[in-house]
Amino acid sequence: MIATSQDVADRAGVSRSTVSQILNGRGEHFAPETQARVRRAVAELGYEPSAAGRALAKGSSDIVIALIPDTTFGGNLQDIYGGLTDELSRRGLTLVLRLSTHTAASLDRLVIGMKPRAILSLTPFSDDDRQLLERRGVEAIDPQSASHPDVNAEIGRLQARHLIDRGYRRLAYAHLHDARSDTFGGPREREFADECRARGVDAPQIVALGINAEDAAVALDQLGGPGFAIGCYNDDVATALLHAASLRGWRVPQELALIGMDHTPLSRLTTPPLTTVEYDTTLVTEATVQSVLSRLDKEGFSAAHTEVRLRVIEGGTS
Amino acid sequence: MIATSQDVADRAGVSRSTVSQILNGRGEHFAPETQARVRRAVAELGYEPSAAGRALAKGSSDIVIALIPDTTFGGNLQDIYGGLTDELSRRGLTLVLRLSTHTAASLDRLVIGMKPRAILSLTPFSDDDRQLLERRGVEAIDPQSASHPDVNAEIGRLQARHLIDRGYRRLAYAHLHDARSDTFGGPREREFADECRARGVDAPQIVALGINAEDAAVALDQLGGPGFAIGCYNDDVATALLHAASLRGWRVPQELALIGMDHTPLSRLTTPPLTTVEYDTTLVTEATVQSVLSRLDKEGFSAAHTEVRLRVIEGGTS
DNA sequence: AGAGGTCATTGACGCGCGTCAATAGCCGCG
DNA sequence: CGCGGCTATTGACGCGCGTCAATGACCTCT
Repeated sequence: MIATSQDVADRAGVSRSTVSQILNGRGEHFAPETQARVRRAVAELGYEPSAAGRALAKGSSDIVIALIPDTTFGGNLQDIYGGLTDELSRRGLTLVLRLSTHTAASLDRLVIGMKPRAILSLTPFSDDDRQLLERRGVEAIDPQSASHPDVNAEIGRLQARHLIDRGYRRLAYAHLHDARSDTFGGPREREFADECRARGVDAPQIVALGINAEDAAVALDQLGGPGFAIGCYNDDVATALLHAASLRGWRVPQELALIGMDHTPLSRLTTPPLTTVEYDTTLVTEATVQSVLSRLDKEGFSAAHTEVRLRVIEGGTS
Repeated sequence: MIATSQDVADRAGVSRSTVSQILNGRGEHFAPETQARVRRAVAELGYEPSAAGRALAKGSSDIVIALIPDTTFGGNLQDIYGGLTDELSRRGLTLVLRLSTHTAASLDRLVIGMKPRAILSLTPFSDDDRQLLERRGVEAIDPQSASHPDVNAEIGRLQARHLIDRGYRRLAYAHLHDARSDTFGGPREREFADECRARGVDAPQIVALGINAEDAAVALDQLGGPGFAIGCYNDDVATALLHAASLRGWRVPQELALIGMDHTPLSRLTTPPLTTVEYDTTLVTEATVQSVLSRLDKEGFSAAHTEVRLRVIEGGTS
């Protein structure tokens, strides 16, 4: 019912070992005609090696696990992982997504069980996790260890730069209140603040809110009055603040400027549409693929240092 | 470095076979003290069986793959899969997410490679896929085969019922334009229309739009003028239509009524806030877990017929 | 005391595959 | 004719585990 390498061998009239070697790169030692016969048999039988068998023999599978943070997974993130799935599959790796479960124990179970080739996370691993993964012999790939620069840092920096260039001097940064969803808040805020410092602007005030009218109102209260320009964790945060400002009668952008992040479709439908930051997901995908491959193939991939291209989308909120 | 069942056996002073049986339910035949020794050794070594070995020996792994449709994956869907991950892991199954890749071939590769115990989809499998999966001996679980009723049918019905109860008589249904994202559009529209028929209301007009101002404007044009009540595929669609209506000066809900779906945080921040439909994701999770277990454990789980609870959230658009 | 019977435990096998060391065939050179 | 040196191919082993027939120990009943 389901073809094994033995079936392929029989059909091609060679030994199973021959099949295995030809399919695993050791093919150069074999007569061209033999290779052809084997490949033909593979095609005819629709043979696909069993991951279990491979994993057992090699000690690790061809599976790459991406840990999905508890952030809203949609839009851009989904595009990135979609691209990653395709690209890695083109290289014989199977990308699989796993919603992160917060407990180190279950991470351990997952890793031991599936023996993934690598484990991918968009947020830095804790020291515990990193240690755990190393002990299990799994490549742990996170933004810090990746060869490409951290996108999130760039985002915070760009938001601040834009606002300052526009002439705003009283800045603030707005996190998502729920720390689990504010996955990238740390680095973004840090670089946002750093850019302020570099440009001689007062350190930003920091607020945090959930995506609802009450939280947004409270956040505005904390600022103490109009006159701020706020870098927002994402477009949803910006939308909430925009809503609250509108209820309060603050004029946007004159009395409250906002810059979001993500360029979601809905960010075009607010009044006024949001000023926000867009990024090219294909580049992030590429960069991540590079990171993964360079860590797996010992031969040190060229790590083409793909740059992540960010772009400010001018809206009416800045 | 990484404990195997042999290590456990050595430490407990028994044979590997004993360990294997005790850990796999055949434990009743063993002396209580032996069981205790084995379990202690397992704990001390942090032993976790290798999925590869298991899969090889048993012919299928403990992995359940959920195919993620190309819809926006966030909010509710994410909650559902998060719950599913936890619940299944409690039952010894590892849920893993896979962005759907549209090509039957790659599905095949995935299935042959990982030998999943079951494969889960929120959208019905095509006949080809179903046939493929059956041939590979994988349980294919989709809404049609699930033991619980189809949520999407209920959603369409509820939207129509709400609008009709409110006195609206000229109804329309608004799909997402991109068929890939309009994953559940089919059943929802069907039941929406069916409810109209049952209530003696004219069949709804059908439109489709992307989440942007232009598409929404075109959709309004297609309706031919104000006076409609629209059941929307989701809150984003409703938001787009609300935006377009507002630009056009149509009064909501007097001249255009809307009911969305999902009860997203952003749906509370439109002006007026959307009337929408909320559902209890924990119930969906439960129902799905039941479906999965009843298909895997031959012993026909009681299939507790958990009902999916939907609730209309009154906003200002109906 | 021996036959029969339980209960606790083990040994051996195979799942599908990757990896060498080992073999067989061949040619050229001395 | 024999030997070394190729190249093409194969055999045997082990990865970690589940399964089941088989073993051994012990007890009861005749």
